[in-house]
Amino acid sequence: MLKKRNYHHGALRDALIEAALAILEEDGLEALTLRGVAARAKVSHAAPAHHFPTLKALRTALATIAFERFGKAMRDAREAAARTPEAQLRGAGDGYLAFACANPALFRLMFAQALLDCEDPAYAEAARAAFTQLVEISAPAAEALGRTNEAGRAEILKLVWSVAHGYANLVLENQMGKIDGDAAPRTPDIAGLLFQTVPKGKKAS
Amino acid sequence: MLKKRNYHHGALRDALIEAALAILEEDGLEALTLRGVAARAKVSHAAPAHHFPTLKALRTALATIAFERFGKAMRDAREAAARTPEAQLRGAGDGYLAFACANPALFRLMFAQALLDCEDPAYAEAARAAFTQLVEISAPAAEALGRTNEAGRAEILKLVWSVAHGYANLVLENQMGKIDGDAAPRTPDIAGLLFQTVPKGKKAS
DNA sequence: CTCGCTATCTTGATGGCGACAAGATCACTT
DNA sequence: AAGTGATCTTGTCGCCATCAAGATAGCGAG
Repeated sequence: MLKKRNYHHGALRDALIEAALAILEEDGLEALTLRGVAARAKVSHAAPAHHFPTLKALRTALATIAFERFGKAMRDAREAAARTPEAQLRGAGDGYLAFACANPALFRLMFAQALLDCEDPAYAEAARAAFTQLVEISAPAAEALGRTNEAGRAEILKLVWSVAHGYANLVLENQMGKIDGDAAPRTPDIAGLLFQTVPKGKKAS
Repeated sequence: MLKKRNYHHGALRDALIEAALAILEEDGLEALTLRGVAARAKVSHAAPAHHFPTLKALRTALATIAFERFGKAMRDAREAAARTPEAQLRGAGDGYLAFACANPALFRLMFAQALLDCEDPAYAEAARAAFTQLVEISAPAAEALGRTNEAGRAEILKLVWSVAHGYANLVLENQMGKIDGDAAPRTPDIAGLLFQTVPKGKKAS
């Protein structure tokens, strides 16, 4: 309906989500509280309860949104990349890191298993959809590398996901300054390494 | 000096650490509270304050212990492995994963930058020492792969660390069931990959 | 030996939090 | 126009971190 008339905010759920996203962005994951979200949305401290019965429920809703945005970012990155296995791999890796850097709190929340209701159907579906992106990206690469059986594809998928996830996490945890200094973060070039089976590879740097 | 006589516990700091480690192991990172630790050590709720002024200080002390144990685990894994770059790499990767699986809460805490006082000298030193293990392990591998300059070593280090850290995190976050099923976790064989593919096409740079 | 000093530990606040309960208000139906 | 159920408020409880003030004990100086 309209905006607000004391009681019956009209769109409180959306307002709470918006407030929560702002808090996550400004103050990080640990600063997210139901009361803080309520205050930011100018409602009483118990108002969120009807839309999000527990803090875990709010977090799960946010993580679901995060996975949806993440999946979309990965899809965009794929479409922007050339239609070769190597370019797709590289594009996805860059997209993975870019999303994590642009949304550190959301990224951490997505995988914070202990803080979420992982059984939530919407969350599970959003996570599954994002995971599917990774499968679709790594499968052609595995194929091109001669890993044509299921185990081979799984191994490449594990490798690609581990590199992207690990580097993103290490960057967010301020660990990569030990190696990169203050240079811009750049995912290790696993794509180049994998496809560097031809002589005279000049991929090392 | 002895055990306890109401006042003046005698070794409260150690007792608190021990209680905290038990809580971490039993109930995870989110369940760690100063009051809970105090209760477990049978002292009043404010007793820890003199040894750990804030919760962050307690966490930092625990993370320091974690890094020390982690560094030792990596050192042991290296010594148990053959003296070839490839075996050292594989041993370290397995050690990394094994520690994370055996001490999930401690592992998370080690890198939970927002929960720690990263400026703490003991913590910084323990983290540095563990990091040095990684450097020493990946450097010979980089050398053997023809990456003889600083940038090449850094790239291999980044890659190795990212794979180990990413896979460990994904396992702890219950994500790897999507690929591995309920099989035992096994770090992607980055060592095998590096030493198989690259020699095929000469040395890169 | 005893006095007092200081580190250590206790009790007792304060304010913020999640969660629950009961009541107030409003939108929508009929 | 009245009722009904969803939505929001106020009030409360227990747990938490942190701070303040007081009690106790180990220990050295006189």
